[in-house]
Amino acid sequence: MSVASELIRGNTETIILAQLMKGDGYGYMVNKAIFNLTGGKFELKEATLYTAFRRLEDAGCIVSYWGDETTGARRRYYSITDLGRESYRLRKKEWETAEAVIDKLLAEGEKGVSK
Amino acid sequence: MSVASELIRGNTETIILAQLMKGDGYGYMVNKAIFNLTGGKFELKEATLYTAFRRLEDAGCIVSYWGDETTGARRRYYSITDLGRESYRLRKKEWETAEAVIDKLLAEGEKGVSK
DNA sequence: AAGAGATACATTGACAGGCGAGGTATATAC
DNA sequence: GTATATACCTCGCCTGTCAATGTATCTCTT
Repeated sequence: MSVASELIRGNTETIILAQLMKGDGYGYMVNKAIFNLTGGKFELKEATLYTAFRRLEDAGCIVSYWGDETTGARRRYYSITDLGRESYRLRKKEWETAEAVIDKLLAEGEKGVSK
Repeated sequence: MSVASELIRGNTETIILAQLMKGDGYGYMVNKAIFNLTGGKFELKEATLYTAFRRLEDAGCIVSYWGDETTGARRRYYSITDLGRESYRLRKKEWETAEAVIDKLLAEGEKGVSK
């Protein structure tokens, strides 16, 4: 089953930060990594990807620099900042809280009606 | 920690359906049930609640009828349909898929950089 | 009797994130 | 030469959320 992007909403920035926690990367690469990690079940749309990078940079969570490619298309690399690392930790905790709450609420439907 | 409603987005209808799986209910009551179940960590805003009921009814997932209260404010009761039950099952599965994917992607950030 | 607070429903307009569609440019393979 | 992959970017629409506002009823306190 592929992933409903409705349900990913609000997590895209955290997902990107998680990738950058492992080291610098550029947009296209980050998205391919996500695609591969999920076995093709999910990938960010380009418009979503690049606007998320913009927001993260505006917020000071990441900084960017152009790669020195002598061949092929230019690449804009991103590096996570201390603020970004802190933000990643916080967002991950928030996700875990939300996850537990949703799990609990959706499980209510399994109780059925006793009559 | 309270729940970031950003992260609930896309699950409100499923949460409502889960409540109605247990039996008919009206808006205000459903929301109070959610509030109590989560220990006050989460409740739907009224505008969100009622627009979600509208969407569910338009989609044929629920049907509504006015209660016969002889006292107090009028209540609009909702009843889940077969389509609604089917929809609940599907949405729950979609949630579980999304949950696993997000868990995996966010865990990536724990790998750190090896240098 | 007046006022506050809880119950209960509903609508409007604004906002934010996601995304389809379109664009630019380089390199490789056939 | 043209198709495919890489790599970036922006505009405008869509959808779900929500603050604000409105209606009406009941109960409790003063």
